[in-house]
Parts: sequence; C-alpha cells; structure tokens
Amino acid sequence: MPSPQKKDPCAPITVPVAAPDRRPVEGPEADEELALLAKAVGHPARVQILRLLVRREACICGDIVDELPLAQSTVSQHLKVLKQAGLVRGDIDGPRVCYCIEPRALRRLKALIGSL
Amino acid sequence: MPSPQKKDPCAPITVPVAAPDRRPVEGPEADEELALLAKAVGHPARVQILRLLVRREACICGDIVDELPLAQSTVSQHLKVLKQAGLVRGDIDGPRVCYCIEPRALRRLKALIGSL
DNA sequence: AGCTCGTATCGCCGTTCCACGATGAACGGG
DNA sequence: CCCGTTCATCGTGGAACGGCGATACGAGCT
Repeated sequence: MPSPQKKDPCAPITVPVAAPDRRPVEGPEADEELALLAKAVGHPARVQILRLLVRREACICGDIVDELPLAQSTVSQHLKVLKQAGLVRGDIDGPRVCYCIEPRALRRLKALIGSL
Repeated sequence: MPSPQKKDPCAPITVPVAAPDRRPVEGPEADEELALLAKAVGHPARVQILRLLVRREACICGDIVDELPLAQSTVSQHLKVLKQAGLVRGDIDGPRVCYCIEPRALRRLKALIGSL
C-alpha cells in the first residue's frame, strides 16, 4: 500500500476559512431549523457528546461509549440524532467510525440562537 | 382608584443593567441546564412564541393564540413549558395574563450555546 | 348574584423519545 | 478463511410529548 501512515479520516474537506452563512436567521424556515437543532441538543447525553467532540478538537470514535454511563446502542442512537440534525459527521475509518462536530452547523445554531 | 392609567405588569423588576451571569458554562450542571433550555426551544411553535415575545419587546397576552394556528389549550401548554424552563414569565393583569421573555434566561442560553 | 371573557387544567389519543439487550454487517488480522 | 472488534440496527417496554375538546377557575362587569 502506498501510504504507510493512516490518513486522517476527519481531515477538513475543502473549507479552510469560515464562509459566513448567508441564510436568514428569521422566518418560518429558520424557526423550523432552530427547533430541529435545539431539539437535538435537548438531551444531557447529547450535550455531553457534543462537549466531548469539541474538546477533542480533532475527532474521536466510540471512546464516547466509555465516557458515558450508557449502553453502546444508546450512544449510537444519540449519535444518530446528532448526525440527522447535521451537528455531527461520522467518517468511516476501517472497522471503526470517527465522529467529529460539523462546525458549520454549530455556527448556524449559534447564529439562530443569537437572533432571539 | 388612585391610578387612572393601568400600570404595566411587565415592567422590569429591579435589574436595570445586565448583571453578567456568574455561573459556569461547563460541567454536568451546565450540561443539564443547557439540555433543559434547548429542549424547551426544540419545538417550532415555541420558537415562534419566543420570537413574538422578543419582537414585541414589551409583553403581550393571549394574542399569541391568534398568531398561531393552534388551539388555545395547546398554546397554553407550550407557554407552560417555556415558563417551566424559565424562558418566559407570566404576570397576571386582571383577567388576562401578560407574558414576556426572561432576558436573564435568554442570555444564559446564549452563553451556554456559545460555550460549545 | 349571575355572566362573560380569558386562561389554565384535565383526559384522551396517537406519536415519539429513551433505554436496553440481542442480532447483524463491515472491516482487519491471524 | 474464519474470527474478533467495532459499530449500526432491530425489537421492546415504559415514559414523555403534542394535539385537541371539554371543563374548571378567576377577575371584572352589569
């Protein structure tokens, strides 16, 4: 194989600088979006997961399970919720999956909350 | 009666300047608090109500019911949720109730979200 | 006192959430 | 090729959510 060192599955895609989100922060669509994001954050376990992922600025994998007092399946479900809300990304790295926060979505959430 | 003009039931209490919240934005308690607040915001109707209350910087009452496509009882329940989360205050004004946002709680939410 | 208006609460329903164990699918190593 | 590791998904049970109409409450008016 050509690359002896594992390539980082969480390397940023193509967004070196933060392109400011052009979408509006008000109106029915924004309300719906804010509700969706807030709902995803609206559970202590999910908050903990998000905190974990931002603290380890890079991405980690199912070590999350070890950090939380929950079963593996439960953690997986919470990750799914966060992924569906767009707050988290899961990149496949061989047999394991590497999760990292989606900075764009997080910024979007902050913008929406800030508009209140 | 001594006062010919109705006194504003939503007049600010005693907090002219914004005393910055001294509580931490991280740790288990903060996680729980953020989850609670986010959960309250995690519904489109509740977002709309919050928007209404911040737009009319002053407080309004059950006009909220007229603004939303929901039954009165449903709106009342959403208001209850927001009140229990501390995001909204309801002051009794004679036969009707005057709701207004609780700026401290809103600032707190922004601080907690900002800490992510 | 009785009435009315504006809210809150109750009871009911169907849906969704949350937790778990068990099972399944994908990948890498021996 | 089989096997262990890692994660996702399924199925289930209990709890909470979200909607509504019906009903109760409380303050003011006549």
